[in-house]
Amino acid sequence: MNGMPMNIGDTARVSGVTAKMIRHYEGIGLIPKAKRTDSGYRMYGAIDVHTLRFIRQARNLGFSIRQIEELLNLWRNQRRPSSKVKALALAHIEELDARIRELETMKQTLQELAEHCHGDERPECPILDRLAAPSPVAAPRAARNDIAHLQTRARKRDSCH
Amino acid sequence: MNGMPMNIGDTARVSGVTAKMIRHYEGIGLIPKAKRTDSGYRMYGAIDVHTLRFIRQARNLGFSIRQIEELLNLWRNQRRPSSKVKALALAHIEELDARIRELETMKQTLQELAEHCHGDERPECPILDRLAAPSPVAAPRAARNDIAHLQTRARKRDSCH
DNA sequence: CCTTGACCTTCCCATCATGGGAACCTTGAC
DNA sequence: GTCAAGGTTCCCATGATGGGAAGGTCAAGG
Repeated sequence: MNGMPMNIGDTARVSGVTAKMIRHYEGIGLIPKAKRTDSGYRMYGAIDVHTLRFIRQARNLGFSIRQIEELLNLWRNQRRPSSKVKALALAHIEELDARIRELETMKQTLQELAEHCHGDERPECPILDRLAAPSPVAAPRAARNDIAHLQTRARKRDSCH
Repeated sequence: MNGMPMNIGDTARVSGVTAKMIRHYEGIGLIPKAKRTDSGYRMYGAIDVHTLRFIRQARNLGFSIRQIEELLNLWRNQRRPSSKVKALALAHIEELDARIRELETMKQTLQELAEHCHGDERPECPILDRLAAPSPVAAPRAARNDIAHLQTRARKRDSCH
């Protein structure tokens, strides 16, 4: 915890963000371009580590990179109104909730089907019957709120060490 | 609903799977290569439509393409044991559940933070404080069950017409 | 017969966040 | 000097899907 700049590997270790992702975040402009040593190695200090931790924890709460960009701006802005942060959070809770409801519906349907399936050597199966059943056809959805980023989670997680 | 083969556009309309995705499914081998007219147009019959509907409904339940491949094989196999179908379904329910729990955790955390945020013009904000707080660093996770496909949903949905 | 518009074809690129790996350079310890 | 462990850039892959370009086909109407 001294003031000496670290290389990207150490920064990754202490921030919990992989070196790969640190370079990526720099590439997409989420974090400023790192200073370099004479030989081209990236150098990071305590502030950078702090920012990366912030990013990691926001990701862990399911925020997208775009949302994190806004959160970072608010974080760095001393004159931010906390209402803006809260609005972002509440909007994200809504997204999470929509996604949860969607998954719950799938789970519910599948559970009902599975309950009625004998699960033995016989071929009869209400699950397959349901999948094969005719059903109303998809209508083109125009406006749909994009929450694609809620997918990419379910990979890494924090843990003590 | 006669026996005449349809082109890909009509097939898309009656099956609820976009022409784009039908070609894609053919490309990755999920469905057999369609017969063609002399001029190269793909032709589809009732069986193909049935298969595509099956795929669409399995996708709507959150199954991945790989899982659907297995479901299709079981569906087509007259001597399948329903136990295999049920096992697939139960495994998928587990995945859904894991994902739901993960999202619930995020939502819960965010809700608690949001409750303590005044949400006014003042800059103080427990949400940002939490994101900026030091925390245990991610340890490299070796074995993690891949359920990445549970992400890509939340796009289209069926609806009556 | 020719035009027009609505279809079809293939091919490439983008999404979102992340990982893998190649080819090559740097650093520090022995 | 050598060697291992780092760093660098660049390209490719994931999963399911959409967008769009460039070009061929078809059916209806003039």
